[in-house]
Amino acid sequence: MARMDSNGALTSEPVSSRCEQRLADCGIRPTAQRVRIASLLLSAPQHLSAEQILANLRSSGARVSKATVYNTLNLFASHGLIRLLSVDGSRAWFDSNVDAHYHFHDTSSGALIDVPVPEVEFSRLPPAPPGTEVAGIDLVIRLRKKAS
Amino acid sequence: MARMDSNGALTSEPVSSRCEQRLADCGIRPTAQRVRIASLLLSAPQHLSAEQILANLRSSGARVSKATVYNTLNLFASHGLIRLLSVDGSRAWFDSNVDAHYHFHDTSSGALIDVPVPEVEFSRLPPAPPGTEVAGIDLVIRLRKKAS
DNA sequence: TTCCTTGCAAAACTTTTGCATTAAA
DNA sequence: TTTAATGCAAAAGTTTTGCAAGGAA
Repeated sequence: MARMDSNGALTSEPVSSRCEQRLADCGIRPTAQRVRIASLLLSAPQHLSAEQILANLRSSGARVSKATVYNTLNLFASHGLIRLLSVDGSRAWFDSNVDAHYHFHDTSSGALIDVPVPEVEFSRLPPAPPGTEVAGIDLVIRLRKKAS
Repeated sequence: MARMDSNGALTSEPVSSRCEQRLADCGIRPTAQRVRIASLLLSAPQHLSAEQILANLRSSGARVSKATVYNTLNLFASHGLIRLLSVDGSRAWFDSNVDAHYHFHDTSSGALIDVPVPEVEFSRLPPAPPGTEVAGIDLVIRLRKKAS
């Protein structure tokens, strides 16, 4: 089961309609650009930069502007569809996995690797300061090439 | 015991000479600008942005350029005198505390608060991937205003 | 003299914004 | 038709760089 979507790309129906559904569930109007960005990013657990997403969409023939990519990613992040990571200062990374998890960051290659929750256990955490509560825990285990 | 330093500012000798010593220990030539930046940043455990450091130095009468502030902060960081933090994507924060510790990040005020090592205990951590070793652990506990 | 550091301005980069145009309901 | 989304270019903000001038050894 396949058909032409509104941009002329051959798409398998389940993927894009699953994305449209997720957008609709968030009250986000599923425009062509948004569905394409969602289909790309949400197809697997991954970390992409805005520039990577823009390049990928354009190389597959889509007509998208940089502003729309940024607007869309911020929109998705504010609705909890994706997660914005600040792991190095250079740029933002958008994580399609919004379930709780942590990261390895290889400082020599720049690679980001997921660390599932069960692989980390906290036996002690400090209480949140008065008037605040914990909104989330960002754990980045920085890696370097082994010396030995 | 006080004297005029090379920029005409009244400085207590122990502070600047302690900084000069720390720079010398790292093989960093203790120029006037570097000593001023070190004196400001290393006087207490704190988190400052490049712009804050530039503004502070200039308001106290120092002649420093933005480029020198950035060059100096990167130099200090590469020698382990300070630590560069990527906590929100907006800008870099320079932490004068290079001992192992973690952070609270209040997402409403932007405040950054130190969390001492003993307040966090890991009962389980994943092994570093083959060929790599752990260079450090960045833990940021994100805070929001308490709802109740 | 020789090498390193600084200041200034410009460049490089990432991200946001204003506004006219286009698409969606 | 009415509202919202898009594209483009320009703006904004942070950080880096090139190069001439200044300072230390």
